Amino acid sequence: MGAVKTKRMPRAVREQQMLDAAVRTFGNRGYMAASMDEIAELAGVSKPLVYLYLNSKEDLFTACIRREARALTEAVRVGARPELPADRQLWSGLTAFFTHTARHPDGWAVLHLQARTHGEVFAAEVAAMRAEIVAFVTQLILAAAREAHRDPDLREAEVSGLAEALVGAAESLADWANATPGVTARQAATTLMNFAWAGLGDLMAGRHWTPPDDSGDVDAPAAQIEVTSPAG
Amino acid sequence: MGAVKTKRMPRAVREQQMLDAAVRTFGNRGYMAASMDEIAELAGVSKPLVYLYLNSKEDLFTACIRREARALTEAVRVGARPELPADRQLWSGLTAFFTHTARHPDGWAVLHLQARTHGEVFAAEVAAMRAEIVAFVTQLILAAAREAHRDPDLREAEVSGLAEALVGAAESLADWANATPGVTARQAATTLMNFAWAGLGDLMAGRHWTPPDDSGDVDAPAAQIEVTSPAG
Amino acid sequence: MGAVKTKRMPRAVREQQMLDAAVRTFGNRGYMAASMDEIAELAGVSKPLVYLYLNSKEDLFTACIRREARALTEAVRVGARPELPADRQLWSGLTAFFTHTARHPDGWAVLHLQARTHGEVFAAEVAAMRAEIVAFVTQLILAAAREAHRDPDLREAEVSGLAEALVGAAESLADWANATPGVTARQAATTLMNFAWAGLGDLMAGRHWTPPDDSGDVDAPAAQIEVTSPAG
Amino acid sequence: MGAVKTKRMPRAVREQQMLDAAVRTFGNRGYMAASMDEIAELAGVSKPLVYLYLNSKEDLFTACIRREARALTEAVRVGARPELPADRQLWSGLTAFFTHTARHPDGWAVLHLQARTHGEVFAAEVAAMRAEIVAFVTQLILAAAREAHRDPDLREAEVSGLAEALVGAAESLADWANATPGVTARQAATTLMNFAWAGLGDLMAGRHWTPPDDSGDVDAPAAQIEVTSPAG
DNA sequence: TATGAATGAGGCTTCATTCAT
DNA sequence: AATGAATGAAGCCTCATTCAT
Repeated sequence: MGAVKTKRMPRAVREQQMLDAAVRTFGNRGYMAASMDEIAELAGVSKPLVYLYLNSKEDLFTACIRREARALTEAVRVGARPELPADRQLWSGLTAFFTHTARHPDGWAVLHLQARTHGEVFAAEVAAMRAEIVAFVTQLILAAAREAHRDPDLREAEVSGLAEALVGAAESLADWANATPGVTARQAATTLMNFAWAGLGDLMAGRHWTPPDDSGDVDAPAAQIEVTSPAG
Repeated sequence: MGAVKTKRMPRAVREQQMLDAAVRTFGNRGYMAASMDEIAELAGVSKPLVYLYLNSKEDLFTACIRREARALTEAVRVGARPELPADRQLWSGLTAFFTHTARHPDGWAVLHLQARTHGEVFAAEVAAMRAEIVAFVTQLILAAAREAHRDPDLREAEVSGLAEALVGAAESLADWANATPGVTARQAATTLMNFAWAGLGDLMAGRHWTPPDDSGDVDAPAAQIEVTSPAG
Repeated sequence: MGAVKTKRMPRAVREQQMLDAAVRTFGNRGYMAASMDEIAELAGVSKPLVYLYLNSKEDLFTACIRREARALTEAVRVGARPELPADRQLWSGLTAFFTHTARHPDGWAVLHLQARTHGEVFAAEVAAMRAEIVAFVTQLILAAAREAHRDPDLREAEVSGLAEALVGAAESLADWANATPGVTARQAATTLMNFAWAGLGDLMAGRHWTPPDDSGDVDAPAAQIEVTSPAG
Repeated sequence: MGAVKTKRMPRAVREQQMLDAAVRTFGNRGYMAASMDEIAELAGVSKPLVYLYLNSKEDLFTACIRREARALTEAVRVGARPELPADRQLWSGLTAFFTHTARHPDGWAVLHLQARTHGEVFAAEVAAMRAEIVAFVTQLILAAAREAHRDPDLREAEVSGLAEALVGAAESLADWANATPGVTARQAATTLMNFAWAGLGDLMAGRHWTPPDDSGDVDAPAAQIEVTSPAG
């Protein structure tokens, strides 16, 4: 059970193995229900070694949060290619986000569920990451407005409220996409872009947002929502 | 500390006291960190009595989830007055939602954080409630479309995707509103309606949604959502 | 092994059983080497009950120290019958002291060895007891001097230095008496009284001993106690 | 922190560094609370090397005890210059004793507190040292008596009882002097010499003290030391 | 209806000690 | 001569749960 027992690894490698095991265990069982015993076994290592390298359950959990938070923000930042127009950046950033959360469900569970549920210290850790993402999204929205030669006076406070809502919706959709078989990251991103860009009001007015076509992209091709042809 | 020690109460009353204590404790400490000892003390009752009435920690937690879920859905359903037009219903339903979550932070923590974080059994319990709400919102959106004489062929699947997003955003905003001092339920509802109805696209087109003034409502006075007619 | 397993005792009784077991275990094994498991078993009780009543190993140890300290001071105070002349009081107090330490070797080990060796907190606890005893002895010495119509100006500071030395010697002799088979409490008390009353000087009739002046010596010069000229 | 990390030292030197670190750690933390990790780090050496040289924690502790015991007895023996008269020898021996314990508080803690508190094996080790010192003091007392042309028949058993008391008092005073700022070794030695030489009896001129006869008393009858008849 | 007394089980953490180089 | 990597064993503590009244 767990990793193959390879002896005498350099510390850095072992630490990553331990974090892997910890993220999986914390993600599945939850922070409190996860036992250090289980984590150590899954890492193919004795418990004292885990303590030697990671100090305590709290520290281990914090290390998990930090690693996963960095991985997620990195994925989003890389996904949002800065050479694209802002709306496309947003869309591809969202796609990267949903792709990452789908590929790392345990990491996502650690960040979105566990870290928020077990104490202010951990919650603060993810709050920092979230703030970073919200700021990033805010910049994208402002850039989009600029590109559209629109509303140069948009107050940042206003926009960051919208960014909050957008990020919040994205988080919820990530859970939903993970829980709903057959929903791809692109579909989730498209749904959210439609929701965010056009709004329900537009939907009823017949205007839709069109996802870009996906040449050479990493994920599945099909868009989720049938997009009617844009109004002329 | 805890409830005043009144002896010999009828069972139904005692049970509610216990559930009150349990919700508070589960909400504050989390499911696992909450101890039956603390709950019993807070309820002003001995531990064996808790077991006599509620059977086990799991059953107690399930009872909490059920009670809080019912209270929340009830609040939303009552808030959304069926005699109003659909968009107004949605707005007032959201307001009721944010009002309830603000007034019952522990109950909301139980439903939104704890129940989703500690095992499939509990998660299923809230999932059922959520599905109910999503269905309700879906109906409201469809009704709104109907009232606007729009898109009679909107497929329910499509709309329920949007409903998902809307509910997801609402959940996130509830946390945000609870954590941000000075944000009222009405403000939260308005923010979300703006986001949902007008979308970011509208924002950049310069169109804004204005909250209606408020005649005879239970909460703050302002009326609901002014939906501007879609631009031709 | 351990106490006979009698079920369902009132708390006060169980607590004493636990303290008995704890004093024995701490006295024999030492504070750190004593395991809560062993104490619980010796008390005929499960470990959680020990924690329920005594809170922690530290608290349990503190409770032991307090109980044994009280018992010892009480024994001494009762032993020194106040109606006797002061020297007799001192002698009978010492006898009571040696009797008690001989009869409660574990309690004595807890006070004299363990409590002083495992942290300031515990040490302070016995220091308080010791101070009380030193004060008591100081009073006895002063009373003896008064009864002998001697040196009414004896400064208390001076005398309490002697009391310190006397108590220190008594403590050491208690260990010695316990370790040397065939030495009774009365013998130990007599030895000490002889030493204290007559001194070695009498033994060799050299009367007062004068410290040499300190030419080229390493330490500070002043002698501490001003030695009064020998009685005529 | 700890010793400067110098590589490749000859074994003898490394061993002393380890013992230095061990004595400090054992003295401060106590035998059980001291960890081999801490000792190794303080010695500026890896743990396996400590085991290579000193074998085990027990052996290491024993080595500490032996080194410190030898150092202490050596200091006393050197301090008591044999060319002086016996009383002077005693005084300077005591001074050397108090000087040494004041300069090596950790070593003294190891000998006086730790070694006596953690098992018969270690206790025996210091008991040997103590016996040696008691014998030495006994000889000094006998010599003093001889020099005073007194009591040539003093039985050694009697005197060694007094030596016991004297040494016990010295041990206690060493702790007291270390704990009381401003008390020098010479002062401590003088206090003890005064106490021993003049006694309390002189203080009140009551000369010899006679134990009461023991009618109906709880303890064993025999007094230990034959008390010579009081001077007229 | 209600509770004081009691425990089996399990989790976090630390330590003395060794292996392989 | 010296060490980075690793672990078996054990200790403190807490908890959900029950018994006997």
